[in-house]
Amino acid sequence: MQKFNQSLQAYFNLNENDLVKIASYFKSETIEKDDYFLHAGNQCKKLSFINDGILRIYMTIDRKEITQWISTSGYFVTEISSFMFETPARWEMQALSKTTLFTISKENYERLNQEIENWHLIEKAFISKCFAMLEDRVFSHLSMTAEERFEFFFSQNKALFNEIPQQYIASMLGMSPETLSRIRNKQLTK
Amino acid sequence: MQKFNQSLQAYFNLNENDLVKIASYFKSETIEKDDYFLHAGNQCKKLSFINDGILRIYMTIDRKEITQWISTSGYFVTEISSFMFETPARWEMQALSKTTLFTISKENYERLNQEIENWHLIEKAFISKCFAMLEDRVFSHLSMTAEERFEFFFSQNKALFNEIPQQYIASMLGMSPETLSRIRNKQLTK
DNA sequence: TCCATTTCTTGACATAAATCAAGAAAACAT
DNA sequence: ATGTTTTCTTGATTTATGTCAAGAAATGGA
Repeated sequence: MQKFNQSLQAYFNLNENDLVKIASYFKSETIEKDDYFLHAGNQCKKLSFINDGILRIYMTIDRKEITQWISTSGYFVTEISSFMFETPARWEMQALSKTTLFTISKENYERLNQEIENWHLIEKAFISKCFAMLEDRVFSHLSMTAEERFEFFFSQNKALFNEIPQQYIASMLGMSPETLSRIRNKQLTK
Repeated sequence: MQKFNQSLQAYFNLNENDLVKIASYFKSETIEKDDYFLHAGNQCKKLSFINDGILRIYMTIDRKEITQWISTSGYFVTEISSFMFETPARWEMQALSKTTLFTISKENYERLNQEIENWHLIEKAFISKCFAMLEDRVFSHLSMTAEERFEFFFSQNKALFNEIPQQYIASMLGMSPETLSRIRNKQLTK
């Protein structure tokens, strides 16, 4: 819970009162390895902070799984569209390891708007940050080679490479597992 | 202004009162061909609806211009991060043709929050839609070939191909102008 | 600990797409 | 209209990356 509070604070720059109130709505929850946080088609009714563990967000298309994102400890996870508009989720979200979360239900989330002054600002900041992150990702595909995308991601997420199958990282970066393997090998011998 | 009102309505599902109030804050504005809506480094202080014309959003990196997006009549344009958080803009936004806009200043935009009930919901919907659009774009780079990205974009934006240099579309889709030219040629003879 | 399963690596080869260059076509300015 | 500039097309070639396949390594379960 310590880590969660600190992250809430760091993300949203809250005062003590608000921090406590917000945190009180988040309930601890565990997902076993290979179990699902969310299935495509269902409505995403929760927003969670990953306390420990790893979730993979993916979609299956033509029998191929496309990994859209891998979310790790210290980050929030939800499917924004589904959570905000109560539409069916488009992504599968599966735990790659036993994962502990702090989760707020959609119901309680709605209450924050009444209870926290300027909650809408916090909410806006959250979504906008997610937007900016995706903007960078699009840009990386327009302006970088597979190798450059690898380098950048690796520099920011070294630990991840020992924790999950590399094929998922490859997919997320838009390259085949073989290409990632070769690039990685090349980097090591540099 | 007709088109603008209809689009506002369609985007945000407003009642007559709110619609009129919101629309009243948007002022007509014109940008000549090749002039800039926004320069990187400056703060983006406006949110605009494109009534007519075309804007190109791009960044120059290693002497190469990467076109991130091309925004056309009927859509809104701003740099979300810069507009929301008053940070320096990262993108250049230039008119590819004489462009007429309806623009709301950041200042007036802030007023909407007091004046329109549930404005925060409208705002959230707006940003979330932008987010979902980018999510699709990332996905297109993970799961589609250049040819498939072309086909999809072309099917949705046929007119654009006669209105602006194709090199910009190519960049936006993450391919060289030559590749786009070849794909296009191939499609025509199919 | 051992076996089964999954994942990773590597080589050979195929393919998509980039680059370079030159001429054609189109757009623009005078 | 004419010349100038920009953009587009096309061919030749190179490069990056994908695919397939097989063995090696790692992982996970009994």
